[in-house]
Amino acid sequence: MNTRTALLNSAESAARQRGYDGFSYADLAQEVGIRKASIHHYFPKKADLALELLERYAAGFMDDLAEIDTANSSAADKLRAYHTLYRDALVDGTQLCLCVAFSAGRDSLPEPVLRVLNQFHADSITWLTRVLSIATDDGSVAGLTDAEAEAHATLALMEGAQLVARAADSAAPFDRATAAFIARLSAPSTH
Amino acid sequence: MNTRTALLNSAESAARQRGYDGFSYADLAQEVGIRKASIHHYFPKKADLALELLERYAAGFMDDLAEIDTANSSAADKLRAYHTLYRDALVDGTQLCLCVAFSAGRDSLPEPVLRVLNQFHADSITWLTRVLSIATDDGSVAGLTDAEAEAHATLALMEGAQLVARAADSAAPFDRATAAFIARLSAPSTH
DNA sequence: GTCTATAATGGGATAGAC
DNA sequence: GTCTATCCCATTATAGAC
Repeated sequence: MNTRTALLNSAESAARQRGYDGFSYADLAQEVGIRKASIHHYFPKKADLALELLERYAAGFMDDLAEIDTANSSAADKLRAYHTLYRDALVDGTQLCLCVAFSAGRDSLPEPVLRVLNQFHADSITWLTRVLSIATDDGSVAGLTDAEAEAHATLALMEGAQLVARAADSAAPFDRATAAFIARLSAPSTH
Repeated sequence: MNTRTALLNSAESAARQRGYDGFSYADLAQEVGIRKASIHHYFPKKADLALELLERYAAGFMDDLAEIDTANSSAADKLRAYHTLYRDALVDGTQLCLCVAFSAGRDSLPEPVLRVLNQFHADSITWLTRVLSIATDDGSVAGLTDAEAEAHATLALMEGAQLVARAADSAAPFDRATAAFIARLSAPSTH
Protein backbone atom coordinates (compact mmCIF):
# COMPACT_ATOMS: atom_id res chain seq x y z
CA MET A 1 0.00 0.00 0.00
CA ASN A 2 1.26 3.48 -0.76
CA THR A 3 2.18 5.80 2.06
CA ARG A 4 -0.57 8.28 1.30
CA THR A 5 -3.27 5.62 1.65
CA ALA A 6 -1.66 4.20 4.77
CA LEU A 7 -1.73 7.67 6.31
CA LEU A 8 -5.39 8.15 5.44
CA ASN A 9 -6.28 4.75 6.86
CA SER A 10 -4.43 5.42 10.07
CA ALA A 11 -5.97 8.89 10.37
CA GLU A 12 -9.43 7.50 9.77
CA SER A 13 -9.30 4.96 12.53
CA ALA A 14 -7.71 7.49 14.91
CA ALA A 15 -10.31 10.16 14.11
CA ARG A 16 -13.19 7.74 14.47
CA GLN A 17 -11.88 6.73 17.88
CA ARG A 18 -10.83 10.08 19.29
CA GLY A 19 -12.19 12.87 17.08
CA TYR A 20 -10.41 15.58 15.09
CA ASP A 21 -8.71 17.11 18.13
CA GLY A 22 -7.81 13.70 19.46
CA PHE A 23 -5.21 12.52 16.97
CA SER A 24 -1.88 14.01 15.95
CA TYR A 25 0.72 13.66 13.21
CA ALA A 26 2.88 11.93 15.81
CA ASP A 27 0.26 9.17 16.18
CA LEU A 28 0.09 8.59 12.43
CA ALA A 29 3.87 8.66 12.07
CA GLN A 30 4.27 5.93 14.64
CA GLU A 31 1.61 3.70 13.10
CA VAL A 32 2.75 4.14 9.50
CA GLY A 33 6.46 4.01 10.33
CA ILE A 34 7.72 7.34 9.04
CA ARG A 35 8.69 10.58 10.77
CA LYS A 36 6.00 13.11 11.43
CA ALA A 37 7.70 15.77 9.29
CA SER A 38 7.31 13.45 6.30
CA ILE A 39 3.53 13.54 6.62
CA HIS A 40 3.59 17.21 5.62
CA HIS A 41 4.87 16.11 2.21
CA TYR A 42 1.45 14.51 1.57
CA PHE A 43 -0.74 16.75 3.69
CA PRO A 44 0.88 20.16 4.29
CA LYS A 45 -1.71 21.14 6.90
CA LYS A 46 -3.86 18.99 9.15
CA ALA A 47 -6.84 20.71 7.52
CA ASP A 48 -5.80 19.18 4.16
CA LEU A 49 -5.70 15.74 5.70
CA ALA A 50 -9.07 16.17 7.39
CA LEU A 51 -10.72 17.31 4.19
CA GLU A 52 -9.41 14.45 2.09
CA LEU A 53 -10.29 12.04 4.89
CA LEU A 54 -13.90 13.08 5.11
CA GLU A 55 -14.29 13.33 1.32
CA ARG A 56 -13.03 9.77 0.94
CA TYR A 57 -15.29 8.59 3.75
CA ALA A 58 -18.41 10.31 2.43
CA ALA A 59 -17.77 9.04 -1.12
CA GLY A 60 -17.33 5.49 0.18
CA PHE A 61 -20.54 5.78 2.18
CA MET A 62 -22.51 6.99 -0.82
CA ASP A 63 -21.10 4.11 -2.84
CA ASP A 64 -22.36 1.76 -0.13
CA LEU A 65 -25.81 3.30 -0.39
CA ALA A 66 -25.81 2.82 -4.16
CA GLU A 67 -24.79 -0.80 -3.71
CA ILE A 68 -27.55 -1.30 -1.13
CA ASP A 69 -29.99 0.00 -3.71
CA THR A 70 -28.96 -2.51 -6.36
CA ALA A 71 -28.59 -5.48 -3.99
CA ASN A 72 -31.99 -5.07 -2.29
CA SER A 73 -35.35 -4.72 -3.98
CA SER A 74 -37.66 -4.04 -1.03
CA ALA A 75 -37.57 -0.85 1.03
CA ALA A 76 -37.45 -2.87 4.24
CA ASP A 77 -34.35 -4.74 3.05
CA LYS A 78 -32.64 -1.49 2.08
CA LEU A 79 -33.33 -0.03 5.52
CA ARG A 80 -32.00 -3.17 7.21
CA ALA A 81 -28.82 -2.86 5.14
CA TYR A 82 -28.57 0.84 6.05
CA HIS A 83 -28.81 -0.10 9.71
CA THR A 84 -26.08 -2.71 9.25
CA LEU A 85 -23.80 -0.04 7.78
CA TYR A 86 -23.96 1.93 11.03
CA ARG A 87 -23.79 -1.21 13.13
CA ASP A 88 -20.62 -2.39 11.42
CA ALA A 89 -19.00 1.04 11.58
CA LEU A 90 -19.22 0.81 15.36
CA VAL A 91 -16.94 -2.24 15.48
CA ASP A 92 -17.27 -3.09 19.20
CA GLY A 93 -18.18 0.37 20.37
CA THR A 94 -14.60 1.53 19.74
CA GLN A 95 -15.20 3.46 16.51
CA LEU A 96 -17.81 5.94 15.31
CA CYS A 97 -18.95 6.90 11.87
CA LEU A 98 -16.45 9.63 10.93
CA CYS A 99 -19.29 12.12 10.60
CA VAL A 100 -20.48 11.45 14.13
CA ALA A 101 -16.93 11.77 15.45
CA PHE A 102 -16.48 15.10 13.63
CA SER A 103 -19.89 16.57 14.51
CA ALA A 104 -19.26 16.88 18.24
CA GLY A 105 -16.05 18.89 17.75
CA ARG A 106 -17.36 20.97 14.87
CA ASP A 107 -15.75 24.18 16.17
CA SER A 108 -12.26 22.81 15.54
CA LEU A 109 -13.05 21.78 11.97
CA PRO A 110 -11.75 23.78 9.03
CA GLU A 111 -14.61 25.32 7.08
CA PRO A 112 -14.27 23.11 3.94
CA VAL A 113 -14.55 20.00 6.12
CA LEU A 114 -17.70 21.39 7.68
CA ARG A 115 -19.22 21.76 4.22
CA VAL A 116 -18.57 18.10 3.37
CA LEU A 117 -20.04 17.09 6.73
CA ASN A 118 -23.28 18.92 6.06
CA GLN A 119 -23.41 17.60 2.50
CA PHE A 120 -23.13 14.09 3.93
CA HIS A 121 -26.16 14.74 6.09
CA ALA A 122 -28.10 16.23 3.17
CA ASP A 123 -27.30 13.24 0.93
CA SER A 124 -28.26 10.80 3.68
CA ILE A 125 -31.62 12.54 4.08
CA THR A 126 -32.21 12.41 0.33
CA TRP A 127 -31.53 8.67 0.22
CA LEU A 128 -33.60 7.90 3.31
CA THR A 129 -36.51 10.02 2.13
CA ARG A 130 -36.59 8.19 -1.20
CA VAL A 131 -36.48 4.74 0.41
CA LEU A 132 -39.04 5.66 3.06
CA SER A 133 -41.34 7.08 0.38
CA ILE A 134 -41.33 3.70 -1.31
CA ALA A 135 -42.06 2.12 2.07
CA THR A 136 -44.99 4.51 2.58
CA ASP A 137 -46.49 3.18 -0.65
CA ASP A 138 -45.81 -0.54 -0.22
CA GLY A 139 -46.48 -0.62 3.53
CA SER A 140 -43.24 -2.39 4.42
CA VAL A 141 -42.55 -0.13 7.42
CA ALA A 142 -45.15 -0.24 10.19
CA GLY A 143 -46.80 3.01 11.28
CA LEU A 144 -45.16 5.13 8.60
CA THR A 145 -46.93 8.33 7.55
CA ASP A 146 -44.41 11.11 6.85
CA ALA A 147 -41.39 9.83 4.89
CA GLU A 148 -39.31 12.99 5.19
CA ALA A 149 -39.88 13.39 8.92
CA GLU A 150 -38.94 9.73 9.41
CA ALA A 151 -35.82 10.20 7.31
CA HIS A 152 -34.54 12.89 9.67
CA ALA A 153 -35.53 10.77 12.66
CA THR A 154 -33.76 7.70 11.27
CA LEU A 155 -30.49 9.54 10.66
CA ALA A 156 -30.59 11.01 14.18
CA LEU A 157 -31.42 7.60 15.64
CA MET A 158 -28.42 5.91 13.98
CA GLU A 159 -26.02 8.67 14.99
CA GLY A 160 -27.36 8.86 18.52
CA ALA A 161 -27.30 5.09 18.93
CA GLN A 162 -23.64 5.09 17.92
CA LEU A 163 -22.88 7.85 20.40
CA VAL A 164 -24.50 6.08 23.35
CA ALA A 165 -22.69 2.88 22.38
CA ARG A 166 -19.38 4.74 22.16
CA ALA A 167 -19.86 6.12 25.67
CA ALA A 168 -20.31 2.57 26.92
CA ASP A 169 -17.47 1.25 24.71
CA SER A 170 -19.81 -1.53 23.65
CA ALA A 171 -22.10 -2.26 20.72
CA ALA A 172 -24.97 -3.45 22.95
CA PRO A 173 -26.56 0.01 23.49
CA PHE A 174 -26.69 0.48 19.72
CA ASP A 175 -28.62 -2.75 19.31
CA ARG A 176 -31.04 -1.83 22.10
CA ALA A 177 -31.61 1.67 20.68
CA THR A 178 -32.34 0.44 17.16
CA ALA A 179 -34.36 -2.69 18.00
CA ALA A 180 -37.71 -0.87 17.81
CA PHE A 181 -36.80 0.54 14.38
CA ILE A 182 -35.86 -2.89 13.04
CA ALA A 183 -39.06 -4.35 14.50
CA ARG A 184 -41.09 -2.00 12.30
CA LEU A 185 -39.63 -3.46 9.10
CA SER A 186 -41.56 -6.20 7.30
CA ALA A 187 -39.95 -9.64 6.96
CA PRO A 188 -36.91 -9.98 4.66
CA SER A 189 -37.61 -10.99 1.09
CA THR A 190 -36.37 -14.51 0.48
CA HIS A 191 -35.34 -14.63 -3.16
CA MET B 1 -21.22 34.70 42.44
CA ASN B 2 -18.30 32.84 43.97
CA THR B 3 -15.27 32.09 41.84
CA ARG B 4 -15.74 28.34 42.01
CA THR B 5 -19.25 28.54 40.56
CA ALA B 6 -18.17 31.05 37.93
CA LEU B 7 -15.44 28.62 36.84
CA LEU B 8 -17.89 25.72 36.61
CA ASN B 9 -20.35 27.81 34.61
CA SER B 10 -17.67 28.94 32.21
CA ALA B 11 -16.32 25.39 31.86
CA GLU B 12 -19.79 24.03 31.23
CA SER B 13 -20.57 26.31 28.36
CA ALA B 14 -17.10 25.79 26.87
CA ALA B 15 -17.32 22.00 27.17
CA ARG B 16 -20.79 21.91 25.69
CA GLN B 17 -19.55 23.92 22.73
CA ARG B 18 -16.18 22.34 22.10
CA GLY B 19 -15.91 19.11 24.11
CA TYR B 20 -13.50 18.05 26.84
CA ASP B 21 -10.40 18.41 24.67
CA GLY B 22 -11.63 21.69 23.27
CA PHE B 23 -11.43 24.00 26.26
CA SER B 24 -8.47 25.01 28.40
CA TYR B 25 -7.75 26.69 31.73
CA ALA B 26 -6.66 29.72 29.72
CA ASP B 27 -10.18 30.05 28.27
CA LEU B 28 -11.77 29.89 31.70
CA ALA B 29 -9.24 32.32 33.19
CA GLN B 30 -10.04 34.91 30.56
CA GLU B 31 -13.79 34.60 30.98
CA VAL B 32 -13.79 34.59 34.78
CA GLY B 33 -11.10 37.26 35.08
CA ILE B 34 -8.39 35.51 37.07
CA ARG B 35 -5.06 33.96 36.08
CA LYS B 36 -5.04 30.39 34.90
CA ALA B 37 -2.73 29.29 37.74
CA SER B 38 -5.41 30.39 40.21
CA ILE B 39 -7.85 27.84 38.80
CA HIS B 40 -5.67 25.07 40.18
CA HIS B 41 -6.53 26.33 43.68
CA TYR B 42 -10.13 25.15 43.08
CA PHE B 43 -9.51 22.28 40.68
CA PRO B 44 -5.96 20.91 41.01
CA LYS B 45 -6.29 18.78 37.86
CA LYS B 46 -8.52 19.20 34.84
CA ALA B 47 -9.89 15.77 35.70
CA ASP B 48 -11.20 17.18 39.00
CA LEU B 49 -12.97 19.97 37.17
CA ALA B 50 -14.48 17.60 34.61
CA LEU B 51 -15.80 15.28 37.29
CA GLU B 52 -17.45 18.00 39.33
CA LEU B 53 -18.81 19.53 36.13
CA LEU B 54 -20.52 16.39 34.96
CA GLU B 55 -21.75 15.49 38.47
CA ARG B 56 -23.37 18.90 38.78
CA TYR B 57 -24.86 18.60 35.30
CA ALA B 58 -26.25 15.10 35.83
CA ALA B 59 -27.72 16.05 39.22
CA GLY B 60 -29.40 19.10 37.69
CA PHE B 61 -30.79 17.00 34.89
CA MET B 62 -32.23 14.42 37.28
CA ASP B 63 -33.80 17.27 39.28
CA ASP B 64 -35.40 18.47 36.06
CA LEU B 65 -36.82 15.00 35.44
CA ALA B 66 -38.26 14.92 38.97
CA GLU B 67 -39.85 18.32 38.40
CA ILE B 68 -41.30 17.16 35.09
CA ASP B 69 -42.87 14.25 36.95
CA THR B 70 -44.62 16.48 39.48
CA ALA B 71 -45.64 19.17 36.98
CA ASN B 72 -47.19 16.82 34.41
CA SER B 73 -49.75 14.14 35.02
CA SER B 74 -49.99 12.42 31.64
CA ALA B 75 -47.19 10.38 30.09
CA ALA B 76 -47.49 12.33 26.83
CA ASP B 77 -46.99 15.64 28.69
CA LYS B 78 -43.94 14.27 30.49
CA LEU B 79 -42.40 13.15 27.21
CA ARG B 80 -43.09 16.54 25.64
CA ALA B 81 -41.31 18.19 28.58
CA TYR B 82 -38.41 15.73 28.23
CA HIS B 83 -38.10 16.69 24.59
CA THR B 84 -38.12 20.39 25.53
CA LEU B 85 -35.22 19.77 27.91
CA TYR B 86 -33.03 18.60 25.02
CA ARG B 87 -34.38 21.26 22.71
CA ASP B 88 -33.54 24.05 25.14
CA ALA B 89 -30.08 22.62 25.89
CA LEU B 90 -29.26 23.10 22.20
CA VAL B 91 -29.69 26.87 22.43
CA ASP B 92 -29.37 27.72 18.70
CA GLY B 93 -27.34 24.72 17.73
CA THR B 94 -24.32 26.16 19.54
CA GLN B 95 -24.41 23.94 22.64
CA LEU B 96 -24.90 20.25 23.28
CA CYS B 97 -26.06 18.37 26.30
CA LEU B 98 -22.82 17.92 28.27
CA CYS B 99 -23.19 14.15 28.02
CA VAL B 100 -23.40 14.28 24.24
CA ALA B 101 -20.37 16.56 24.10
CA PHE B 102 -18.37 14.19 26.35
CA SER B 103 -19.45 10.95 24.66
CA ALA B 104 -17.70 11.55 21.36
CA GLY B 105 -14.32 12.16 23.02
CA ARG B 106 -14.69 9.42 25.61
CA ASP B 107 -11.07 8.30 25.26
CA SER B 108 -9.78 11.56 26.72
CA LEU B 109 -12.09 11.37 29.73
CA PRO B 110 -10.74 10.41 33.16
CA GLU B 111 -12.24 7.14 34.33
CA PRO B 112 -14.43 8.61 37.14
CA VAL B 113 -16.06 10.98 34.62
CA LEU B 114 -16.81 8.04 32.37
CA ARG B 115 -18.63 6.34 35.23
CA VAL B 116 -20.87 9.38 35.80
CA LEU B 117 -21.55 9.54 32.06
CA ASN B 118 -22.75 5.95 31.93
CA GLN B 119 -24.78 6.41 35.10
CA PHE B 120 -26.50 9.35 33.44
CA HIS B 121 -27.50 7.12 30.55
CA ALA B 122 -28.71 4.39 32.91
CA ASP B 123 -30.80 6.86 34.92
CA SER B 124 -32.27 8.33 31.75
CA ILE B 125 -33.29 4.86 30.57
CA THR B 126 -34.90 4.12 33.93
CA TRP B 127 -36.95 7.31 33.80
CA LEU B 128 -37.96 6.87 30.15
CA THR B 129 -38.90 3.23 30.66
CA ARG B 130 -41.15 4.13 33.57
CA VAL B 131 -42.90 6.93 31.67
CA LEU B 132 -43.24 4.85 28.51
CA SER B 133 -44.66 1.97 30.52
CA ILE B 134 -47.42 4.26 31.74
CA ALA B 135 -47.96 5.33 28.12
CA THR B 136 -48.22 1.68 27.05
CA ASP B 137 -51.10 1.27 29.50
CA ASP B 138 -52.98 4.51 28.85
CA GLY B 139 -52.37 4.56 25.08
CA SER B 140 -51.07 8.13 25.00
CA VAL B 141 -48.19 7.30 22.64
CA ALA B 142 -49.22 5.97 19.23
CA GLY B 143 -47.85 2.61 18.09
CA LEU B 144 -46.11 1.82 21.37
CA THR B 145 -45.51 -1.83 22.20
CA ASP B 146 -42.15 -2.30 23.96
CA ALA B 147 -41.52 0.43 26.56
CA GLU B 148 -37.91 -0.47 27.28
CA ALA B 149 -36.91 -0.71 23.62
CA GLU B 150 -38.57 2.67 23.00
CA ALA B 151 -36.74 4.16 25.99
CA HIS B 152 -33.37 3.31 24.45
CA ALA B 153 -34.58 4.57 21.07
CA THR B 154 -35.83 7.84 22.55
CA LEU B 155 -32.55 8.60 24.32
CA ALA B 156 -30.59 7.87 21.13
CA LEU B 157 -32.98 10.00 19.10
CA MET B 158 -32.56 13.04 21.36
CA GLU B 159 -28.78 12.73 21.45
CA GLY B 160 -28.51 12.12 17.72
CA ALA B 161 -30.86 14.98 16.91
CA GLN B 162 -28.66 17.30 18.97
CA LEU B 163 -25.56 16.07 17.16
CA VAL B 164 -26.97 16.64 13.69
CA ALA B 165 -28.15 20.09 14.77
CA ARG B 166 -24.72 20.89 16.18
CA ALA B 167 -23.07 19.98 12.88
CA ALA B 168 -25.38 22.44 11.14
CA ASP B 169 -24.97 25.04 13.93
CA SER B 170 -28.75 25.40 13.89
CA ALA B 171 -31.67 24.08 15.91
CA ALA B 172 -33.75 23.30 12.80
CA PRO B 173 -32.37 19.77 12.22
CA PHE B 174 -33.27 18.88 15.81
CA ASP B 175 -36.87 19.93 15.24
CA ARG B 176 -37.07 17.97 11.98
CA ALA B 177 -35.56 14.84 13.56
CA THR B 178 -37.92 14.85 16.54
CA ALA B 179 -41.15 15.90 14.76
CA ALA B 180 -42.27 12.30 14.15
CA PHE B 181 -41.74 11.46 17.83
CA ILE B 182 -43.78 14.47 18.99
CA ALA B 183 -46.51 13.57 16.49
CA ARG B 184 -46.97 10.22 18.22
CA LEU B 185 -47.92 11.89 21.52
CA SER B 186 -51.60 12.40 22.33
CA ALA B 187 -52.89 15.97 22.69
CA PRO B 188 -51.73 17.98 25.75
CA SER B 189 -53.96 17.84 28.80
CA THR B 190 -55.64 21.19 29.32
CA HIS B 191 -56.10 21.54 33.07
C1' DG C 1 -7.09 33.29 47.32
C1' DT C 2 -4.53 35.28 43.77
C1' DC C 3 -0.43 36.38 41.72
C1' DT C 4 4.30 35.83 38.79
C1' DA C 5 7.36 32.75 37.05
C1' DT C 6 8.55 28.59 35.20
C1' DA C 7 8.73 23.84 34.17
C1' DA C 8 7.57 19.92 31.16
C1' DT C 9 5.26 18.18 27.45
C1' DG C 10 3.19 17.85 23.02
C1' DG C 11 1.04 20.07 19.20
C1' DG C 12 1.43 21.76 14.06
C1' DA C 13 4.61 23.40 10.94
C1' DT C 14 9.08 24.67 8.19
C1' DA C 15 14.01 24.52 6.30
C1' DG C 16 17.22 22.21 4.17
C1' DA C 17 20.30 17.97 3.70
C1' DC C 18 20.28 13.47 1.52
C1' DG D 1 10.14 11.01 -0.54
C1' DT D 2 12.20 10.83 3.81
C1' DC D 3 15.14 12.44 7.11
C1' DT D 4 17.16 15.61 11.15
C1' DA D 5 16.83 19.69 13.37
C1' DT D 6 14.37 23.35 14.88
C1' DC D 7 10.67 26.86 15.78
C1' DC D 8 6.73 28.62 17.94
C1' DC D 9 2.92 28.06 20.41
C1' DA D 10 -0.58 26.14 23.65
C1' DT D 11 -1.32 23.04 27.18
C1' DT D 12 -1.44 21.22 32.09
C1' DA D 13 0.73 21.72 36.19
C1' DT D 14 3.86 23.35 40.19
C1' DA D 15 6.64 26.49 43.38
C1' DG D 16 6.68 30.13 46.08
C1' DA D 17 5.86 35.30 46.96
C1' DC D 18 2.18 38.45 48.52
